[in-house]
Amino acid sequence: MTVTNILQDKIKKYWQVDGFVIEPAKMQFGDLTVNVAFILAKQRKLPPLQVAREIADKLSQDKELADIFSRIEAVQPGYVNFYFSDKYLKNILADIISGSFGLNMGQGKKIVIEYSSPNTNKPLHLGHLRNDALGMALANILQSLGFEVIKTSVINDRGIHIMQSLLAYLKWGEGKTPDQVGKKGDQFVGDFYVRFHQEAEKDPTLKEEAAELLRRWEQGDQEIRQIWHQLNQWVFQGWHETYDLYGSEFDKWYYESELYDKGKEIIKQAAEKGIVKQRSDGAYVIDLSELGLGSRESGEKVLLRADGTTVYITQDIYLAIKRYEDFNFDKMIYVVASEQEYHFKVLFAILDILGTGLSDKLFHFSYGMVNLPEGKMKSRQGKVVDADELISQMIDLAKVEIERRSPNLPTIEKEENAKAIALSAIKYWFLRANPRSTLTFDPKKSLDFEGDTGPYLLYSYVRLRSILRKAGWKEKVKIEQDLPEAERNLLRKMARWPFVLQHFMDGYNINLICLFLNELASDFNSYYHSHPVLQSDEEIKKLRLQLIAAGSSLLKKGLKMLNIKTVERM
RNA sequence: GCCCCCAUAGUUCAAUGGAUAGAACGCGGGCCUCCGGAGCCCGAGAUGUAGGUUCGAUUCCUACUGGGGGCACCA
Repeated sequence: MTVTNILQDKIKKYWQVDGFVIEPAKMQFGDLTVNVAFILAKQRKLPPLQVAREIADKLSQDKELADIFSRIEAVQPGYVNFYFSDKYLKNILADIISGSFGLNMGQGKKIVIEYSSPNTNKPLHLGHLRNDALGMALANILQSLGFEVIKTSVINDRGIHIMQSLLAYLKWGEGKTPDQVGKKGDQFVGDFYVRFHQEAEKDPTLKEEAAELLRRWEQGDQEIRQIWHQLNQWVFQGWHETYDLYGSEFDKWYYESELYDKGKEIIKQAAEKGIVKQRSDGAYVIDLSELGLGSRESGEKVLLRADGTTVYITQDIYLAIKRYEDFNFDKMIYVVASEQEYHFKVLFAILDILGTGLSDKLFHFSYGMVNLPEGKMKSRQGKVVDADELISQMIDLAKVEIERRSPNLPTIEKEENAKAIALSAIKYWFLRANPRSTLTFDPKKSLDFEGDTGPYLLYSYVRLRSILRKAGWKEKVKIEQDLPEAERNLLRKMARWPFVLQHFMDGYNINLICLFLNELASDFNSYYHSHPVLQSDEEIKKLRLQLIAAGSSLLKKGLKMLNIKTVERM
């Protein structure tokens, strides 16, 4: 039973009211605040402040609440504010240190996430880094809330663009392998994709040749399938290196080459029920005109072409149903860029009309594009920020800083730290932003090691750990003494953690977790700047060390949720 | 033409219909005989425009302006 639940029940019981919100207050107004007086005031036609006073008085007399709150007061214009008691704060201190302080709301519930979902004709780019940062953070956060999380990815390994890189390899690859030319497999294949488009500008017949290859691939032509398979293996290998470095993990891969033909039965069965109709030319279509989602002319969406082949959405309909059979999930989150919002609207609507009952369980986690200062990325022209290149540039930058700031670290630790610092910068930069907004990525300016950044959080953690190390701190002890103001305020801040997680769940607001962690780090940085720990008297030192331990524990836990690795020294 | 998203300091980003709109970078000024200066402290600086709903609007609604995305028998 969380504090919110207890409070909610009391208020509902005493005043038979609903629709009020309990939320963290600004620090100067207490720890929690409730707006119930505004609601009751309207019903009773009384001034809100008068009602708030009545509520505060009544709740102040409640014995159970007296343990949790030291003060409950009504203030203008009609809020009821709650201040946590020292007893409550000291209680949660032990939980924070042991890592058990948080929110457990997902038990017995299963969430499937789809993210990353790359194309096998090219390496991962900047967009994937945003996608993967969001996908992995969602997965880790939900997992820590008690959900069972399954991470999936759908690999786009077929289609005309795949055949284009394959054709370029046949023509100009000279039968070489990535190892022979010393390239990562995905980079190797990606270069042929760029080459195809360069050559196709000069020679338009290449497009027809690629189309012919696709026909042969679909007919199961052995030779083509074999080369295609080889190219895919190289690409997968390259990706895995990047994924390992970036920290992306997957439980299950789906391959479009195994799915693209599926879903025909579903459509035909729907046609028998009259939900889908067959046009005079033989194509199967669904009428979406009432929802305004169909094509511009007919208001219909094609699900099977006249020749009986499937379209992209047919595969997605099939996959949604298949994945539900595979996992029986409570929720399925698609982490896919905002350019596909329309697609998912249509997909969910169709699943609804088909009567699958799935649409309520499906959620499109949409995020904005990542642009360059000079405009949009264009992979055909090779005008992308390559993920590998960006990561390695960031690691080099981090190395320079490490050499400058801490030249005496062992070499191995320098290497590891450079990785951790660089990756924290990239991930945090994506995660702290509103996912919906388009980000402009300026390689020179956007990623910084100072201020509200990943490295700042790592640094803050390192300093907390350093104090504990020097103090020889080992374990949590019970705090008997009263809390001085500065210490109480730190605990009050940490006490907000479950509400941050609660608020995260409102709309998977990852950036709120970033915001909280930054505030937490910042609070600690100012705190020990003015409150020496190691030099203080035994009693107060004991308390301060407990707080430092709690802060480092919470910071580490939060960073882990964001899929950001901490280091012990830097 | 139609639909969706975004618009907050010079810049990159916060803010749950409420209380004094928060940070960071940059700018100006301080702080290393004191647990780590990737830090701390102080200062200047913002809700695109016009209406509406509300006791109260950055937040909701309408129009406009500017930016992004989409409207395939492509994926």
